[in-house]
Amino acid sequence: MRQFMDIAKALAEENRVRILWLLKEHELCVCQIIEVLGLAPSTVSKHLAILYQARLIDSSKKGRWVYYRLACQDIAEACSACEWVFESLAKDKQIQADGKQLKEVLKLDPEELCKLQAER
Amino acid sequence: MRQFMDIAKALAEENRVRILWLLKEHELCVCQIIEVLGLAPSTVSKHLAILYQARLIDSSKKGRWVYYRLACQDIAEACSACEWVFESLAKDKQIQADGKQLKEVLKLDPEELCKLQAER
DNA sequence: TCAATAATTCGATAAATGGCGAAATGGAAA
DNA sequence: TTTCCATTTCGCCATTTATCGAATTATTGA
Repeated sequence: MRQFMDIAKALAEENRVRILWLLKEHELCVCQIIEVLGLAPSTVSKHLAILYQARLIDSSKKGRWVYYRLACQDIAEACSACEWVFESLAKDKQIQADGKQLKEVLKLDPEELCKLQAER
Repeated sequence: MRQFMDIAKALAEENRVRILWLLKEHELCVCQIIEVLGLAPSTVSKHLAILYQARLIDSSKKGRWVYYRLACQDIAEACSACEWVFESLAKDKQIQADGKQLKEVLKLDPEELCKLQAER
């Protein structure tokens, strides 16, 4: 029950669900997720920590950047949860808009992106 | 997204997930659910309202009693959500204990059960 | 009609949650 | 080593949420 409730609570927030979708096809670093969601870095970091503790996502540090990805490959519970989410929101407007914006974000190096973000 | 988030939030509370399980096999009145969960009537009523607004359950009034049941038959979103929940928690201790207690509760008429509850 | 009662709504309260900015952390580059 | 900087942690605030008991609603049975 504990494991399930951690996942259910993690999914009970729109921005976290959007993050899962962003990670569906690509491993992403935090600054890329920040760019799409438009939230403060500390906020995004907190959401990522919650998804991580629920074992829905995994991370690895590469230099100064931390990359996140779905934990579907390794964790059965994450797999069935993501299946439900992805199946339920495949046609959602917000999710589609996020997908488009992600495409733009992916055209830049994380390096460049971070510089842009620093200027604001 | 709205519909999905309503469902996800509804599932993000253990007592509400337990209620869904109780309704898996049986239509139940509020006093029966109260008996298994051990919460105040007003609390259970609120949980039921949240599940109802998420369109996970449906209700019908029969005399003084209100009966609740899963909305799986009618609502596709409820169906896939319940599938996920039921698949994920099939072997859960709490859920199994609830099942046993429900069996006991079902031996009494709701009428009798309500009288017992009134004495406390 | 009136009393009883199953369930809901209301009002209050304590705890959890989501958000931000500032400070801390830890790896890279100078 | 020192500085830079992507990310995280911390501290705070506003909002939401779970819970209860009291009051209300709606239906039955006297």
